Amino acid sequence: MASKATSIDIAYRAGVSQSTVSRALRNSPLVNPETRQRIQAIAKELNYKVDKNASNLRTQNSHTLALLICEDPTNDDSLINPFFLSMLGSITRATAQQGYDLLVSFQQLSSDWHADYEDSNKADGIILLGYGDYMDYEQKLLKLLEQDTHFVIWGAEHNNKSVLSVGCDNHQGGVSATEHLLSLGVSDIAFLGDASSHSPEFRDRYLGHVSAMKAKGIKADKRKQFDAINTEASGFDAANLLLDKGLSFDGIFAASDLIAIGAMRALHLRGVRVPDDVAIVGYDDIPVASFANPPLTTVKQNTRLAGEILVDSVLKLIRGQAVSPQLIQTELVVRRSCGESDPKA
Amino acid sequence: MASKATSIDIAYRAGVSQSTVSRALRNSPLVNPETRQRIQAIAKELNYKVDKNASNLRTQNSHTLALLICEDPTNDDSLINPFFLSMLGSITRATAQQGYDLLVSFQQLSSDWHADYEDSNKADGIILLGYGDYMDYEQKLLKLLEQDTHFVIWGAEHNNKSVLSVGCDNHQGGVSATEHLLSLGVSDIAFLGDASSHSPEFRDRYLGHVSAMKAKGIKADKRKQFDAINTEASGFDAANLLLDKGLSFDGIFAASDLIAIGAMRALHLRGVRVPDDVAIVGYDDIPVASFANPPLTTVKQNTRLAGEILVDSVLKLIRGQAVSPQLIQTELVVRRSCGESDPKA
DNA sequence: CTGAAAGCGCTTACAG
DNA sequence: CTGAAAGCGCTTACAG
Repeated sequence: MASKATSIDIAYRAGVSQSTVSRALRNSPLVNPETRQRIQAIAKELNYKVDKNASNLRTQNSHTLALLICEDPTNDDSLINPFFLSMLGSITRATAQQGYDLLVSFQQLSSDWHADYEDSNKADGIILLGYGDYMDYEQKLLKLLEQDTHFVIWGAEHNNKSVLSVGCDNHQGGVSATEHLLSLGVSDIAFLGDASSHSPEFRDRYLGHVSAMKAKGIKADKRKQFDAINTEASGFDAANLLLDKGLSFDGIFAASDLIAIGAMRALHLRGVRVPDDVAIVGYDDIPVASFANPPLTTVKQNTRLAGEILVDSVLKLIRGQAVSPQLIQTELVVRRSCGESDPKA
Repeated sequence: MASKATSIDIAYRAGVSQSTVSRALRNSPLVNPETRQRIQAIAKELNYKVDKNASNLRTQNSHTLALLICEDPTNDDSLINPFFLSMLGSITRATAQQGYDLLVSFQQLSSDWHADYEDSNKADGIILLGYGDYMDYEQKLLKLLEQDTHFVIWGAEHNNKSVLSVGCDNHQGGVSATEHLLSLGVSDIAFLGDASSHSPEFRDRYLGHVSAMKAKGIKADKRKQFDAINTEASGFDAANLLLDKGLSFDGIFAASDLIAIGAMRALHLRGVRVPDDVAIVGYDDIPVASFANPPLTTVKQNTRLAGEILVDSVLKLIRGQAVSPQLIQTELVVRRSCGESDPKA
């Protein structure tokens, strides 16, 4: 293969110095317009592209962001959390819009921490997805902080104020899900999802649920909270456990859509009808939610906006601009899993 | 922030030359084991990471692959083809396993062709997903070929033998879907999906369908093929069109799961029961398929294997090893959308 | 407006 | 086994 053209080749053909070629190609005002045009024409003809390794080495930045997604190790390998997938899409788009490239990496909790992208100058900053569990990641985050790495983390606000987070308002989301159920006369509500500090996002949703109940003078029954991680299988198991306990309930608030869908499968198998016998609300509004049977009412996280804010935040960090944690509002998407609702309610 | 440590800093502390540091860090046998250990200890202490821009510039390769996903422009922005998402996951994994990084980019058909990753030395090779429509992409592919870019394309085998493709055997998939329906006594089958040369993958599935019918002495009825692109909405529309025509049918072979799910929604709304009145088979086995109601029988594309082969193929191309187009076998996943099947059938 | 020159941080032949 | 030196292909002060 013909070896790639360099700026020197172009300089030779254009009869100018290599410095001038570099300037012309970067649209420097320091170069004669005619010369610039001639150089750019030659560059195009030779299909010349600036060598990123060389220019990045010289300028000491990469115009590249890295996205690290931590997979829940209990997930089937082929089944990545659909919510993350949707985030990935929006982050990719937002990154491209800003003229940056995106390096993507899936990590297992157990595996080596690959976050040396920035140390090795392959990326100017990092976005972390799925690193919500402080207990497990605290150490790694502190290390990043220590190294002055530019990073943003998706999720709840971090105890350590130096960690920049962007996330949806999980408490508010929990409130609106529960208020919706309550408005339909459903008040004996089970919560499916881990409510411990290991899952700060789920926990905040639970807390929102509890406070919405409290606002109506109802005390949430702790026995009706069942741990579940973000998988269909886990939701299936949790619902079965709930059923086995023989506790009464006329509504379920699932901490995620996947949990809700698993729960609906369990209910269906046990002859419990949704929404006739039990109303159910999910969380995330993943694409599957609208295809569920019945279509799932859920708390939507605006992934498009989230991606934009995440990218915008790292970029600000990189440029040394002021940044603060962002909380994105959620939106209730009403479908049929809670029965016919009065639109005026 | 303390500026990053370089190999010179390490050399200084270790009392050796920078060349020796470089050798030690790359585990060159040319370096005294004790010296190596000392150097590596210092590197670790300083949290030193080799500057990729510098080493890539020097070695002229990036140890990075680029993945270009072409989105169907008709799709909702937030709703990326779930099959591609699943591929993305497996490609990411396979890439990491080979010690490469992955640059991901979503492109619109209309947008500028960003494929200069390799030209700019940001990537050593490119994987193309969603560039199946020859009519639209032919020119771009030829350009890549002309520039000696290392790339693999997902999909049907290309007319141009120089284009390396990896794909599932769509014809065989079509055959097995139809054979399954036939084995259940369903033989009046409608096909939902574009069967033109614009969708070579769908077309091959259709051709497989036709030949399976023919093998049983049945001529596929052309009037019962309805165009649809790979979206739920398009499947919904196609099924309605089919219903409107008033043609008889007791089975549907949908060219994708999304189409099948849209079709099932249309059938449900019109009071047609699945599988009682109509049996339906989809294609892809996307995660949603098992959550559909009823769970969808479908032709599974092995995305994990596909990702591995795709990555393996570009890597071979990069290394100058022999490569040839690969065809991956599909697998029928029987669920309930075709009714109870006799496992011995 | 242009050119000569330094230097980004590595890797690797070359000489010892 | 080790060091001095060249060079990967750029960008950008510096001098004109």
